Amino acid sequence: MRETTAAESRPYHHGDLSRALIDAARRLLESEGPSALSLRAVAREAGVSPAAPYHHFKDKGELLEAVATEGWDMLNQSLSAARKSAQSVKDKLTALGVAYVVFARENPSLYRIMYDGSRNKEELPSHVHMEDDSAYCQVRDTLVEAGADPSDEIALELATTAAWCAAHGLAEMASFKQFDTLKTALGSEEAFLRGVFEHMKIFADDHGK
Amino acid sequence: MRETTAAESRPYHHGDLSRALIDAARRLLESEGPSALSLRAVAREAGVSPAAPYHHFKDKGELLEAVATEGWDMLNQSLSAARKSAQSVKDKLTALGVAYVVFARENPSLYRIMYDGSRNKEELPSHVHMEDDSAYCQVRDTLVEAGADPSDEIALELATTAAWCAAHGLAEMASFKQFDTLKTALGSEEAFLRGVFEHMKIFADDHGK
DNA sequence: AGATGATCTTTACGGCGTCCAGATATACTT
DNA sequence: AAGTATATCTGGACGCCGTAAAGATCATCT
Repeated sequence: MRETTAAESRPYHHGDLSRALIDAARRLLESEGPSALSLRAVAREAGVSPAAPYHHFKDKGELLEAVATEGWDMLNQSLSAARKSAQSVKDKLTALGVAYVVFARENPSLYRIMYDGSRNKEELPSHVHMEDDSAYCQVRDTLVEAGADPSDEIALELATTAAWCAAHGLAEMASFKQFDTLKTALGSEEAFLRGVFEHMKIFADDHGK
Repeated sequence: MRETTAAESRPYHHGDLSRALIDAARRLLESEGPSALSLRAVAREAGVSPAAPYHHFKDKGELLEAVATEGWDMLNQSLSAARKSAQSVKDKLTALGVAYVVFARENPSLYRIMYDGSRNKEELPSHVHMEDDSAYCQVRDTLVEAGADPSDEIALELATTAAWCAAHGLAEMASFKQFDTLKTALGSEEAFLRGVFEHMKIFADDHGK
């Protein structure tokens, strides 16, 4: 039980196998897709035996969770950047939504792991919902900036949830080939995304009647 | 090559193994969840050898596709019923959305297979998008009934897509525990769903400013 | 009755997640 | 400096999995 030493962080044989395993997993994820992401393949990619990961992760799920956490961090950064670069206040929310979908489109395998990988399907990862500057909180804050009433907590939560659902739904749909004609008709994928977000008002609209 | 006989539909040994396999798969899906849905387990449940399914389905994916197809049919029926029972024209679209999410909540494993199971992740199943009375077409028709301009094809497609994304996003989120407090604050899960749909207009709203 | 061909079983292969028993190298104790 | 404990990695094993090939079985057609 040595807990007093200074150079605590550097492990023994490999250097930093946890890190290497996560990197190997992300490499495999990009090159071969989620279905090729077996624990054995990750170990192989990292150059260790199939059982080695078990000294750093309880099981495969825990490794995937670590990968997913990095994905959420990346997403938070993407949203943060989009938030800053948005021109008008009014456009900020849509910019956030577009950034969300673009992230999912550019990292489809990682995005899948972020929702699928955590073996606990009954709740979102805590850092999505709770921590400051989490993706969810950024959306909520942006809503307030855009004019939502921060004192009406329920309405604010509903609106944040609505934005989140819209972005997630679109993120999973946008890759389907069926929308290709629509994308070309509108000129670009981003135009398509913005168009969809604009039409989200359909649920509260009377369509000019 | 006997193709002339009348009693064509009834196979040889088992009676109707394809049917039995699909039923066994759906039984397993409900009782054990999607992760327990191995081809061997399905064969076991149906009382045949592990290789028997290969005379009726090319591989595991094709069996899952058959299961998914039944799911889409069920969903189409749910939407159709909701469409008829909606009170006002204005409420029809939201009723459709609620019915969609309720279906996904009541058949979570099946819903997952419907999107995950088909090994072609690049397009939706054809009967979702193309056939008459498919879920997608029902949404589009309802939009027209509610006042959308049917001559502006692009806007109509965008609105339909927006509705579909909203419902799918909410369907995947609604099961998360994080929203429990919101649901109880609003009195019921349906109130929560309607609340979220109402707030979808956020993307085109100035929030009273 | 005999041939045909679809259906099912048996057996087998490689890959998977995971556990366990050793080997090895590092850190702590004295 | 020596010795012990402990964290790390390897090799092998177990029972699953998806799938393929070869043989048995049985309804149908001639």
